[in-house]
Amino acid sequence: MLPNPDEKLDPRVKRTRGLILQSFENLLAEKNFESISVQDVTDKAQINRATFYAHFQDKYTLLDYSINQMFMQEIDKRTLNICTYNTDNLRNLILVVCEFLARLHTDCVQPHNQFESFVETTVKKQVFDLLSYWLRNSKISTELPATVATSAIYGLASHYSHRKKRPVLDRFVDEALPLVAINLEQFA
Amino acid sequence: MLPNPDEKLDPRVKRTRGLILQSFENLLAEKNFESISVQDVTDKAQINRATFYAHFQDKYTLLDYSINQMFMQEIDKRTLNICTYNTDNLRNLILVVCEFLARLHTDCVQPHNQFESFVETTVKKQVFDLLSYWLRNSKISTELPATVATSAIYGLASHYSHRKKRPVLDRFVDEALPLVAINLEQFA
DNA sequence: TCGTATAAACAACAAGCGTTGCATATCCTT
DNA sequence: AAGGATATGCAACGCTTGTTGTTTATACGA
Repeated sequence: MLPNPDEKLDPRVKRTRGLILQSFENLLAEKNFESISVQDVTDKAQINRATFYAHFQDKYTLLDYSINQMFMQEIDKRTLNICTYNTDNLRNLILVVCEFLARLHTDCVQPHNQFESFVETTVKKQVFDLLSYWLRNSKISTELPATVATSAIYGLASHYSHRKKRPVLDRFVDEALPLVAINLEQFA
Repeated sequence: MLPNPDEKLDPRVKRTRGLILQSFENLLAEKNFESISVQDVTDKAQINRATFYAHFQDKYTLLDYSINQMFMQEIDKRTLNICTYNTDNLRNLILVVCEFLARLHTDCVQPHNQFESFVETTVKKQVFDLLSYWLRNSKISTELPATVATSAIYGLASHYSHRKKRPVLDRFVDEALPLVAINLEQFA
């Protein structure tokens, strides 16, 4: 829906979207997503409320966009988007998702129902696309294995990020990896 | 939060909640969850809007409660809640979740973002609790396997229910089962 | 540099939300 | 059957939402 932010865009648009994003992410550190109103966002961004609606359908679309951006950055940072399937890459992927969710839980105030649900949908979409890309040359169908692996990765990462006392991440991923990898070994 | 509806309750409460539930479920067959307002629900239920808020925090809480009720019924119907872990029961569980989501997609108009997210959270909670119950006597930790299995089951069922042309359910479950069972075999 | 296109600001709108205080109806207990 | 307790009806509140029409400011091509 929203194009790559680096594209050539009217500088006014770029500025406004930047302000909205920044304002929103700052607000997430202060209060529940549920209790953030569009008014809050536009106040802090110092733009008019009507202008917000010229860029995003509602605050859920904004959350979606924001999460997508943040998660994609993490994927890019580890160049996971330009490789193929092997156990090491899978391990790194699990690690990224765990770290990402853990950071959300640390940085954002009370990630509650709606917030978590939206994050889940968004992140799983990206993980699934990535896995499908990794397995793109397989002779056999990757649909179900990729589906299961995606769900498992997210489920494990979510579980990890909700722990009161989180174990060392590397240790946790060692435990988690085989549970995910077992259905993908045929593609290694 | 809300107690068992069969409990001894003030008949007025029972009646009101029944009317709300029924009105809501009828509305879901007519329009998007997103576009159903509390007003809509109370109009059709013929109760006052303020009364609604005496029973549910908001329409999301109502959805949550409704889904919980419906799904629990399916579980009860197949007496999956009074058994232990084996492959047959697991197969039935997968089947129930697939059927349940497929029915939601058939009966409800346009199950969109918010709706789906809420269903996911609610159903996964119940599946996880059920699996944990099945594995309750295990010597080793069931946390991660149950987490992975729960996610996998839901992911597969969601995948199934989104297919344009759904394959025969039994056939699909045959394909899906081993992907879930493999991490639970140690408990059989 | 001028003119047009387009974004942003502003103001107002109907609608929904969640809450309140109070009156009325229904309940349960004794 | 009478009492107090509690659920519901009703009306109004301040607030947020998403939208619209108009004006002002900024960008960009000719």
